[in-house]
Amino acid sequence: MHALLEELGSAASAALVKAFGAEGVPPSLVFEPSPRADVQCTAAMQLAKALRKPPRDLAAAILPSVLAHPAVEKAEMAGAGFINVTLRDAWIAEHLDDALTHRPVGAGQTVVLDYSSPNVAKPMHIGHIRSTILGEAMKRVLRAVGYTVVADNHLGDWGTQFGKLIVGWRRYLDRAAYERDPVGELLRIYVKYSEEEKAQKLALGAPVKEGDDDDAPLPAQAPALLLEARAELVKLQAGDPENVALWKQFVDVSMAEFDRTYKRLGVSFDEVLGESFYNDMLAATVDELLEKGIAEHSQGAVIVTFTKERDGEAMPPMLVRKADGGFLYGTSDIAAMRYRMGRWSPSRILIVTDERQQLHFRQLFAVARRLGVPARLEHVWFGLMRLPEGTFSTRDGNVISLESLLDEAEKRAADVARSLNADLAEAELAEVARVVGLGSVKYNDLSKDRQTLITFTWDKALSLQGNTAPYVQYAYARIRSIQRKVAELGAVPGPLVALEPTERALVMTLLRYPLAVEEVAMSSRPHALCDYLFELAGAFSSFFNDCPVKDAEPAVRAARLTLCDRVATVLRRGLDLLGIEVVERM
RNA sequence: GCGCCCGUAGCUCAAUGGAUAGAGCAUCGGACUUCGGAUCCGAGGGUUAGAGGUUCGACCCCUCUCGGGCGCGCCA
Repeated sequence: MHALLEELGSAASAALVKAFGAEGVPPSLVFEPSPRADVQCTAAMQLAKALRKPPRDLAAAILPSVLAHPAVEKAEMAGAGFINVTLRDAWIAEHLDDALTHRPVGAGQTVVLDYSSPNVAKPMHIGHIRSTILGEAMKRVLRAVGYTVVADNHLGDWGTQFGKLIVGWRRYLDRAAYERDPVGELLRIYVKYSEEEKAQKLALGAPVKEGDDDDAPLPAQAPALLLEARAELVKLQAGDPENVALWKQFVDVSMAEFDRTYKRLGVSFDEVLGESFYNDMLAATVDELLEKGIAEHSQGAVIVTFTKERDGEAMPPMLVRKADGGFLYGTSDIAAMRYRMGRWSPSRILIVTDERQQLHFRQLFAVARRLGVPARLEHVWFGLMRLPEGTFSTRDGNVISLESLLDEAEKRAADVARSLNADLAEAELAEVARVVGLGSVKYNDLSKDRQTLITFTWDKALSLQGNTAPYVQYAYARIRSIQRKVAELGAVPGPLVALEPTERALVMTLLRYPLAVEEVAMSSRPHALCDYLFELAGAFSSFFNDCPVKDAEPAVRAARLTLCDRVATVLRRGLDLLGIEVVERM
């Protein structure tokens, strides 16, 4: 399909050049699939002004070059200058396998993909799932189109929370609870610490603001607990053996739990380079920024300022070194960028985080431009997930754990599967529940534009009807069922023959698969692939309704078997790119 | 106060400069003595928050207003 679109585009361009001269004519005009026609071109209207010709005259000049293409059955002008192209059935049939081939648009290029990035000592909750699921889908899609992808889990394994955690550990630890559920106990002592600190603040008469802001400038009367936490943090940063050992333990038990979750989700990374990995590069990073005149001293700290003239937009300053000499996450992000450029020379760096960090990354990327970083830098941000009653707060403990979400999803999928298919044995039913439940949770996140703000409700997150993973998985299972039945008759796939309307529509939908994948790779919007797969599954369901396979005459049956095979392959591969599995029966 | 993002059918969402704004859910009505009904076909439902502007053409780009979310130097 790509090749055809390009051939039509350059032929059309040549025709315009021949008729009206080369001035203002791009080397290839855009042809694309359209609901109105197999392929449509709107270039005549776009070029009318530049060529100072009526758009319909341009379209008329283009038409013969389109008609001359052997794939084209019919091409006609419509409306203001649209060109609608109908393709020959024979061409469509011959190019069926194009649906299975991606253009290697990323070949020879590397992408660093930073996603998931949970914070150590906190369990993953449903707010973490989007970064993880989106990132994993992007990894798979980028690889499918030829990129070398470095999947990097930029773990939140450093920062002021460790001072608090160490204080909490010393004061509140329940050793037995820790043995049973290390991360759960770490969360408990962190919450406990926060409550105590808050109580002390109130006792001092200090205002207590909402949110994670208690590292703001110390009030004159700081809570004793906070002073203690800061002291522990300083010791940790100075390499105090005891605190370092504790910190390392926190990281290890957290990572063990993250790994269990990742395994369950089918997510994997090439690197786990947390913030702490960059610690010993921070001083040099700031020095370099100062030397190059990018950063400057201000009120004892080191900051980078941004102006509209130099950076394209005015932004608040970015702090890279505190007055006390400490560094911030922005510093380590700059260091991480330098490290990634040096180690992998990527052409793109994608960072998947929630929307709250937009300003931070615009600042970071502005710094990168001043440093001369040549890669395309993309903040792949997504809308915050929230509960109907408001945002999550780990500290307040009003979270729904990722594990409980997945458990509930499997349970609901099992209930449905049991009621609809009594033939499934317990073991197979459990597998169906796992695949369908997990798929529905992932698809729920992936199928919406990532910038959409999601208000979590169980029924929405775990819906099994409509535009959901099970709908697509069900289409796949039905094809497999047909294939099993027809195989018993000894029938084998054969060449496509005359196409019924729903068959033709199905093939045309199949041919768009590589375009959909490429779009996701370039725009970092996986929901486009969900939309495509939903459409393909729908096109198959219509075909299934209209066109019998098993009872068709042999040549037709063979052709339809081929169609079934290609649809099953695309559904399975497409879902796999989203990190979603299929089952043979459900 | 300044900035970013969002606002599309009753609800959840598509459409990222192309024609008459599309799906799912819900509602109503059909299909099939089922190659798997987790299906298919159809109907109703829209001033794309509002007002201006740019364009041959605007949900999409620009300006303003309203509403919601988020952020804004010593947390991450």
